Amino acid sequence: MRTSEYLLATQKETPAEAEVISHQLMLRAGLVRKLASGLYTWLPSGLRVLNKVAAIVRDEMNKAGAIEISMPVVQPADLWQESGRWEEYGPELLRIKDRHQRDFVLGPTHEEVITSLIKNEVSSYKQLPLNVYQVQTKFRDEVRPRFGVMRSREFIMKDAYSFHIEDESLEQTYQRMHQAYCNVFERIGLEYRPVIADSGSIGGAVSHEFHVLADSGEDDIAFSDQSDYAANVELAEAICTETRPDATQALTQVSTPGAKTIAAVAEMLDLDTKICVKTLVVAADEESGHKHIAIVLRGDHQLNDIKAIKHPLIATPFTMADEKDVTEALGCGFGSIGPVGLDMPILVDRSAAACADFVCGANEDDMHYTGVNWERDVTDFEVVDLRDVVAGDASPDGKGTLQIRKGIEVGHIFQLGDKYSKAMGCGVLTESGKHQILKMGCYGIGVTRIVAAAIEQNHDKFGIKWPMAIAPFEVAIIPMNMHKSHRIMETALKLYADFIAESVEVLFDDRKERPGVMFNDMELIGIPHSIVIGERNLDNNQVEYKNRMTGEKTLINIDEVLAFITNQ
RNA sequence: CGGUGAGUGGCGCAGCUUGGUAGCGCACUUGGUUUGGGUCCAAGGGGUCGUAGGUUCGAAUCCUAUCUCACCGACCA
Repeated sequence: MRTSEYLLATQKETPAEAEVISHQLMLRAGLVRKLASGLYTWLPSGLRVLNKVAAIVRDEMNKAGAIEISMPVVQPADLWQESGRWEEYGPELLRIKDRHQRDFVLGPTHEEVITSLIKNEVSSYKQLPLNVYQVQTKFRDEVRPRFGVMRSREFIMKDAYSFHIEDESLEQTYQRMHQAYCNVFERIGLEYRPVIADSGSIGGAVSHEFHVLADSGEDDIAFSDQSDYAANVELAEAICTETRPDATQALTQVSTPGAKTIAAVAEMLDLDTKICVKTLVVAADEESGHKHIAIVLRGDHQLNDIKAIKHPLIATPFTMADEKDVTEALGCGFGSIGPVGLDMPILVDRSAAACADFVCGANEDDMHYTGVNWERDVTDFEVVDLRDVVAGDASPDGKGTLQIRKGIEVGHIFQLGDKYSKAMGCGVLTESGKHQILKMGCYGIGVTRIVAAAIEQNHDKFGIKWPMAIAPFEVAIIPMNMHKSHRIMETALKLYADFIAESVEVLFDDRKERPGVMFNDMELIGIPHSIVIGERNLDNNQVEYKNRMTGEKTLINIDEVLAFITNQ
């Protein structure tokens, strides 16, 4: 490709709306343009990257035994009513009507369509298991599209669906997909982690998310420094390895005027927040017969409401108690609550339960207790895992300690069970002639999001540094003053022809631009290899090679350039 | 959905308080100059100021409505 015949579309200035680096660079490097909120046009360079990602995904899917199909973006509402998601899904589901006033949706995902298809096409156990996939445009009417294609409304996703009679078969396919996903991210060359994910409302289901590690990620990932353990912080179990020391202090009430936060109490008493304990009051589940439930956490820890909701005493959705109610019931404000003598069920986090001689509110404004001890001063309580893990916690699998990094979710695999097949009556006849509802798995990869994630992980102040596997071009030819020098033009044209002959994807910058402009554009776009042709080096029959990823520069004999690049 | 802010050539912005029918930088066109890191000089083209209505002799500027976009918010004793 010659730049003079190409839509390079690079920009010097960053549009004001771009917040994260990948969004800025995608705009500046001419990869995408915004059409409307959450809707993007893919320009030539961007599309090249996108197609490469998709090609790798397809290849790994095919290798893992999945078969490609393609389903419509527009789907009839009936299917969604059948599965129950017409009501469940909420405003993210874009609903439209056709000219006959029939309801349709723009597919945010394709479980309904595929289940309906398999129901009609597959009738015998002999045809199973089956794993089909597509690379398709999805539409989710996001509340708040942001970060460019990272969270857009229209996006491209690879989604696969598998169908099974036996759980073991589902488990097998699930493992195969897990491996295929690892292969995909390995091949693209991204630092990633498969992460244990929320099984959600569908009970007992197994689920993993695949995260690309990047500081701009929207999720916190906890992972062990010594094992494969990795989990979303929302899910990661907080285990407490400390045992509670014996009580050494007497329960003492102290005055703490105006100290309403743990930080203030700790400072006033000149203590570590670790031995201060905070007590939160939350709404109780209606059937518990209580109004409020107390949750006790160590001062330096944060409540994890996803874990809290799982406790039968706690109301769903999770709600903090109203301060007025609490003040009425306990006679003190939020800042002075403590478990001592508290008349409500008390749930204590494991780490808080390991504290001895600790500080807590005295259930009286401006008063706290010091030297508090479990069993002795508070007898009725339950110990539960209620907090977010923090860096340095012991890994739940017993190996190593946890670290926390930000991650971008780029894949999600799921053992669905029979939620859709049951609702839609998708089953086959078994060997014994009985009709049986199928088990399903579903497996998604955000193809467009991978492009953004790859940039988040690979960039510098000059621009993008594409991993070779998904670079829009492999090599750039940058001739200095070609339009004034015959031998430079000849060399450039010869090299260009050679690369094309060898099927090397080459971008030949034949614009009548100053060298700096060309250098900057090629670096911004992030082409892995550059060949700079200039008079000086040509005198020695050499050109300069530059590696975008490493910054390394070397002189190469012209005759060896082709071999040098193809050997990379 | 709530809060905040913004809509002025393709992009980034100024002008608005103190109404007098638009300006700067980048980009673009032409000529010259320069040529290993976004040259310099000159001459140009392009916007009616998100939209609708109102006030006024006169509105980008004041008022009302509306649309769009961005950022923040679901973090706590």
